[in-house]
Amino acid sequence: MAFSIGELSRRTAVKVPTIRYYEQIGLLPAAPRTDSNRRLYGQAEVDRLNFIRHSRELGFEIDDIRELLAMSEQPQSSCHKVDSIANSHLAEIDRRIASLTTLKAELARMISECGRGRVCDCRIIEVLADHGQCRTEHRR
Amino acid sequence: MAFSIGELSRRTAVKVPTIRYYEQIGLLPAAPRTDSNRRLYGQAEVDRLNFIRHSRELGFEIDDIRELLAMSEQPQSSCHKVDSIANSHLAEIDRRIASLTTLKAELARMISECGRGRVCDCRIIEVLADHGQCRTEHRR
DNA sequence: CTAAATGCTCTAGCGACTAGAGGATCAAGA
DNA sequence: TCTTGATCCTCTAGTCGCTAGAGCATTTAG
Repeated sequence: MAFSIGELSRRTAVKVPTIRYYEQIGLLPAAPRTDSNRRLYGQAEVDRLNFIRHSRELGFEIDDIRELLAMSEQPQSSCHKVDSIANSHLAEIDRRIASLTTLKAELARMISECGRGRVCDCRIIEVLADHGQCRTEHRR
Repeated sequence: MAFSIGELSRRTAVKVPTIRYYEQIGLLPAAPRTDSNRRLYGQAEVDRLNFIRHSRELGFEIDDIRELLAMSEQPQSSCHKVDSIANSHLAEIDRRIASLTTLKAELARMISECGRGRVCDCRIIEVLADHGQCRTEHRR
């Protein structure tokens, strides 16, 4: 029935030190212990930890997860807050994708212009150096 | 000619503590000081710091920037390494965009399925909980 | 002359872990 | 029974790239 932290780790694919860390920050309740002070877990912890793991994989922050867990323990309450947490997270991801996409374009352009010659002719170095002071002439 | 750390900060849009931090980790050389121990900078530091700032904006890590800076100081050498740093960074950004895009799709689907009712019927909570153990039935 | 701004050093904090030391305990094979 | 290796425990410190704050000295503007 009850099993060790190593077994919990195997069942959830969450590393042992991470489980202990989650306990320390109160994301998991303090586990009961054996006589020799080892933590004991059951199915409830497997479920909770899977929930946490999947939320982390989706990029939710620990504090969001705290709220999501609290919500999931109040099944009769409105899921408005859940929806709102998920939506702001989605918006944040959109922002990140947009910013990475801009960045990628600039990088790609930079790289495509690199003549693979000497550093003094390299557009990559030049772009990095020049940005924001484009009054100076390029290439001598 | 020579100016203060505050002025350097204004000219590069890099915050004062960040400049001191860059000096501490050796990304900027230790600045000469006035009699009263204040740091003094010139145009060379403006250039170097702008290079650093722009590289950071493009998401390069500090260690990459160290190499890029070292390269830019060897203008006669081949820019092969520069190209290779930039390319692996581009690949990394591609990976991040791909992963965020997958994640966004999953989140969006989850949210669209949320009935805005009670938590016990909420697909968001359900998906977070169920992932990886889909043998269990959905919704009772 | 004074008050605000700027500078200095040093330490500690952020988020979400990860690594390592140093020691206890457990399970399995000889 | 002994031993070996795996697992467990706690504690501290490190990662990255800053950021914040304490407590003090100096500069600058009015």
